[in-house]
Amino acid sequence: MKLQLQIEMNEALYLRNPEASELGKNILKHSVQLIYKAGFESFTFKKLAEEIGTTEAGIYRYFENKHKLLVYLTAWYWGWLEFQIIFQTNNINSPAIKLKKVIHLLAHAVEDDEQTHYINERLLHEIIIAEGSKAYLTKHVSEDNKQQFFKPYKDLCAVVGNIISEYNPRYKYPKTLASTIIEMAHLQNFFMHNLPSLTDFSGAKKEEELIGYLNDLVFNSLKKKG
Amino acid sequence: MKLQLQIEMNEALYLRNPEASELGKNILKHSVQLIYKAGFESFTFKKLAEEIGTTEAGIYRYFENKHKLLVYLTAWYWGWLEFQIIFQTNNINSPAIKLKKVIHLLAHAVEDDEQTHYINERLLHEIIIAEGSKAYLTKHVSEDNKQQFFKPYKDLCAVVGNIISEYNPRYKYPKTLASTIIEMAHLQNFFMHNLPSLTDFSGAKKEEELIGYLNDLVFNSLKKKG
DNA sequence: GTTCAATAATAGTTTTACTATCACTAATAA
DNA sequence: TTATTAGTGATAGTAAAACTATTATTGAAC
Repeated sequence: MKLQLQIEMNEALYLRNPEASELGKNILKHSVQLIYKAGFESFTFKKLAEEIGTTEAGIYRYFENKHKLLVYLTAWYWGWLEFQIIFQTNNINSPAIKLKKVIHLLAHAVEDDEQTHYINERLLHEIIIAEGSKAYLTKHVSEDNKQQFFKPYKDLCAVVGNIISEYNPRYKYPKTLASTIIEMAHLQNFFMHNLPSLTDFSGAKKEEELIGYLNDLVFNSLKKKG
Repeated sequence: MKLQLQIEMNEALYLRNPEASELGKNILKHSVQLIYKAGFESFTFKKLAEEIGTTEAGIYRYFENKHKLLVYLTAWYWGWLEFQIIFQTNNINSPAIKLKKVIHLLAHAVEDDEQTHYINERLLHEIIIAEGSKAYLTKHVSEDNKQQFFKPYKDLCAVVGNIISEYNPRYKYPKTLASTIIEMAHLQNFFMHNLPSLTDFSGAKKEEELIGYLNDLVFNSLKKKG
């Protein structure tokens, strides 16, 4: 039996479903590669079209503009990550172990899981680290939010927040702490690779140190007092 | 006596010093207003020139491109904030009180301090919240970093990190915790105004709740054990 | 009064972002 | 079978953004 993971995407994110055709899958595959290589700013539909061997207008039939494509990719990533977390914490009773698992999944380098041949999860993870926040840091966040573009991100935060509340029901900031560790897992990863003097991680096992920091942060915050 | 706060800026950030001429000061003043109003993506040198009553080429004499201008503004902001922190924690002995002061300064809405008539600090603070991370989230971070573009940010993190180490010299992640609270003070502010379901702050005193969260995070992390 | 440097005004070019049109192909439905 | 239509390809175009080059003007320094 071969399972095919399908993440259901908000239809308002695209004009034509990219997962429903070869060209569409090529757009996803090569946009991940191109954004990873050149960064989102210098990424254009023209370059993407050349890479794929189609035309600019061809891309525009799938995505309204490159920002919508970025939002699509981030939404896909959060959906994928939520699945990983739910799958890997399933049947674990201890919320402490669950939280550690979550932190590990958030901070550890992702390997391409081959589940979806047209998306390279490892590259996508790198894209989220460097470009993910640009999906919501816009003047039109509120409208985008009304259209539910960020639902996968919010769902993921809710899942993590629930584990936090499970571990310590009296903790006052479960959702904020959830978004803090999600964002910091990514941002500190960016810092340690690009602006290392901002972090305390320098050894060969940077990643493990980052996981250590996040664990320290979370479990000290959730310690029951009195 | 009237003090004029002058923040010394990295000369590689501009082509001609904007603080040394009327046109330059106008560029700073109106770019803050325009980016605040329309967001960095739709901000252009042409619109800025029209606003000021000069020409596009006039702006290009001061700044190479709009990204450099953003980096300039963020560098200015971090320099200004570092000064505020050093000034306001001066003569305080208790590192705990210093830390609380720092968190308050980071998370509390900024008022235009009139020290520099050509920069509206309140608007600039809002710009940093929504656009600040775009200054370093690029493919050319490392080169920019070599040119010391992010020195004011790193200096600020160092100042905060030192207070953290002062409070608990055995804490293993002072720099990481410093950048965490700086980034989270801004990002959670963005979330609570634009994606409120990601946070636990909903009341009329959102800002105080955010300060409460950051205090909780920091002082639980720094609690001495054993 | 001439020289030099900063600035202003004008007019470009190139690239990005996006749209419109027409032609071809393959599947599908009447 | 024919007509429809969904997807793709190719071409061409526009508007704005991003940036550059040229010449004219001012104003201060020698």
